[in-house]
Amino acid sequence: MSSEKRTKILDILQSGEVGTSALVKGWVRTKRQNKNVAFIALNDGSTINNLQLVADPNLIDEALLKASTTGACLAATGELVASQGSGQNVELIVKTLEVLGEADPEKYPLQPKKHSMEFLREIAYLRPRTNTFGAIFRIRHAMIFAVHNFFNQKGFVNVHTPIITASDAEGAGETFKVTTLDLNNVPKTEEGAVDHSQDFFEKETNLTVSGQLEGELAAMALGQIYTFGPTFRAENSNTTRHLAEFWMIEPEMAFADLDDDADLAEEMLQYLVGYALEHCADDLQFLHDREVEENKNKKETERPELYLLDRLKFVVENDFERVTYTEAIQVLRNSKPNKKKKFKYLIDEWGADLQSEHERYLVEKHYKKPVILTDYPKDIKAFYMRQNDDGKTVAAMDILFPGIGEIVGGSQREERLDKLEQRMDEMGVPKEELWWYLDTRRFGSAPHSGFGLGFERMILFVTGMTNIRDVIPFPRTPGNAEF
RNA sequence: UCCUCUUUAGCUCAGUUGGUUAGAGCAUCUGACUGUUAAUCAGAGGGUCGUUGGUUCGAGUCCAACAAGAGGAGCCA
Repeated sequence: MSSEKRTKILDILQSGEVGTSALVKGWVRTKRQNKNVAFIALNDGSTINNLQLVADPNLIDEALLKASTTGACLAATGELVASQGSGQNVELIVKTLEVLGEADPEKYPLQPKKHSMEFLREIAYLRPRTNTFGAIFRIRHAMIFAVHNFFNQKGFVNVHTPIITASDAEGAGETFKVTTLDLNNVPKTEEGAVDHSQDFFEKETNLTVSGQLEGELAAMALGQIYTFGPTFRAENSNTTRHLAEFWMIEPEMAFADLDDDADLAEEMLQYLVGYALEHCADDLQFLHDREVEENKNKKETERPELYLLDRLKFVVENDFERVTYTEAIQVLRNSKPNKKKKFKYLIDEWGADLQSEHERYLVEKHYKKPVILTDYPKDIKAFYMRQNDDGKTVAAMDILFPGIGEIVGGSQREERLDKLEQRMDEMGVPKEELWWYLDTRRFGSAPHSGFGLGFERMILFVTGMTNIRDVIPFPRTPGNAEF
């Protein structure tokens, strides 16, 4: 092998430069061959597009060409030339070929054909090699980068909140326990309870379900902060929008009310989508075309009103609809499906929690755009949300997206100690465990707001995928922790 | 966790009212072809019909349990 440095296929295709020699390395997508010429579509992950290798079977060792099957890894040198064929501008005339890693075609699971998402999920360790997942994971990266970019530009400080926590009082869901105790011989106290004083942290600990409370502490010093980290929920939920391990973005702003909070969330979502449109054009185009193709055989009524790229542009170009819970209840109560009793849960009284079907109706049928729902009844929201003057509602906001539902959940936080303690008492939240949280209301308390964005739900929207297990490399769900 | 559906070749699926040797397309292999684009054409190989039990002269087909997967619901991000 020469000491030449490899060139990424992205750079070759972008520059379009011909007449130079190059070394490329990548994985074979397809090979077509006859007596006089062999074509190998090579992909190295730098772009969704392949580089076409053109090899003369009379010049290149037959065994090497034979081993260049779908999935095999190759290194090839040669000259870049303008393509004679019509599918690409540049191609590589192969001078030397090296098979870095063979892939037995009888056993390699990926074939040059469409595979179902379910099948690819079973071989999650290989699916990044497909066009679809390559595109998804490049977009996922771009979105991670864009999140940091967005907050950095605005002067937010990134805070790493703990992954192992001792507070179990947030009520955000079932937790995974963290322990070094021997589960086959658990030490017990005299009362027969598990003796966590002998555990690693000498107290009961679990994986974080939210970085919000710690994020609030940081905001009370640094002003504007955000977290972006893994989050764990041991809920036995089996849906297309839940994972046991997922990534969450949680900004927190001092001196900000609910309107500021909604402004930030809307600006951020539009920035992220805009960033994808600008920087992931090839990958988005592929996913867009894929969606169009998939819907070709469907009835007109079952097809989406807008396809992926149009949905993304729509979100960037249009303001979100801001509606209070009370207004939404009015809309739902007077809606056709409610009057005709098509809803499984009919909307009758003010105070009812909104079900998926109601959120979908508001977003997909009534407003036909992202909706920011604000000022929910206090009884269906968390203890830390700021109580409104009406005594009935809290300064909460949920952002609902078409096809996904709740993508953002946030609120202005209750900064008044007496109100917060009163609410904790009412809802049975143990004040002793959260003494440090309450201290921020004792020492220099300030109005502040924040929200949580489910990163994978965002990726769902940006890629147009429909199952959250397909936008994270190795999904963790009940009964599944493979790879 | 609840409801509904699915499980037949490597993949995607068909398989009639229960009745000889279970089919197709793609993939794979072999051959043909002077530049292909998921190439094309011809041929070949490939199956414990998810598992266990039952009904029956006879089960891929009917029944039950279990398992895996999908969709919806709840919970939420």
